[in-house]
Amino acid sequence: MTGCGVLQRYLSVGEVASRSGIAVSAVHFYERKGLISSIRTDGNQRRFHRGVLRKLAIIKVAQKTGIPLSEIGDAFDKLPPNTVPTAKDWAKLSSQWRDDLNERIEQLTRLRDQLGQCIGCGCLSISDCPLRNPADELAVDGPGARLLELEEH
Amino acid sequence: MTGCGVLQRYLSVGEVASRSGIAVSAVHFYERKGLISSIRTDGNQRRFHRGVLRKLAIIKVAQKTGIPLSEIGDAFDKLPPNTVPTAKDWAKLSSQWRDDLNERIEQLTRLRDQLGQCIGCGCLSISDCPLRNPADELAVDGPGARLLELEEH
DNA sequence: CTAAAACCTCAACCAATATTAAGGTCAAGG
DNA sequence: CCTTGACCTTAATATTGGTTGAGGTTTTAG
Repeated sequence: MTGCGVLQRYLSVGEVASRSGIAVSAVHFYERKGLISSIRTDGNQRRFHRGVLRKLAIIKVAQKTGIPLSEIGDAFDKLPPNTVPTAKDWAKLSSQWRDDLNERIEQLTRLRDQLGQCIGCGCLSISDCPLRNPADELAVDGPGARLLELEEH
Repeated sequence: MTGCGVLQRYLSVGEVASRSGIAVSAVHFYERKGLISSIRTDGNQRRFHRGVLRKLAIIKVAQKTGIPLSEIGDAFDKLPPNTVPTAKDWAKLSSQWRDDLNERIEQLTRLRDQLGQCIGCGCLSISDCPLRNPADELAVDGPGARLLELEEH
């Protein structure tokens, strides 16, 4: 076991990894990406403030919602520097991400409903199949709406 | 415009691309991955049966639900070979994928609800925060449940 | 004091999903 | 006929999110 200075105020990378359930290599990776930071001992080993655990927890949650690391990093960058994110900071992040999540859920739900309507009806080859122009975002990229083309002969 | 043989029975890669809204490079890519197939002209150019459009439409839909190409390929492999997927084939695929989609929607919904409960409550640092053991699947990988560790000092 | 465990850096690699470029061929219209 | 656009192949590049390995240093336990 690695002792970590007075009163366990700082954590080694191994401790961070085991407490967060995130691999050491991933912790290094997140640091390289600027999501977390550390100070160094005289021997050049990383020491993390305990607040890093909260950030890692937030990263995990955000990733589950499908948010890329770059966006998580952007959000962290807008937080007051050098401090543990507060409950208030968390509130801001989480409510933003909850909205993103909601949107994605709605998209997937629409898609699922359209799938449901199409199952067994053979409408994939019929001109008014909802899947011919699903979700949103297939959108405008040519003259006229972009449709999925499904007709036979 | 490239004429495509008698009665437009076959499509060139460019036609497939513009009708499906998928880049030529992606069509090539899908063919390399075995998701679609083509025959060749004397001059070694690809000619696609129109049924390829249906497959491409299915690929697009499946990708939206988050299904990787490899799985889409597996599903196609179980279809009767050398034919256009029928309505019945489609029914099978889509109902399977709808189930997957449902599961993912449920997971995301649980996560969203947990996020909602946590916003502004500061519970990220309180021991019974639902985010301390969210979704599912953080599951068993050590002795005792794996928790996100969020406590301060 | 010493040996093992933990740490360090840097570079290479993985997988998925493509896109882009280089260098060359084919086909259709004027 | 000849130019031009569409096509061909192969290889390199890109992005995201990491892991693995080599080669070397530090820390800690006994």
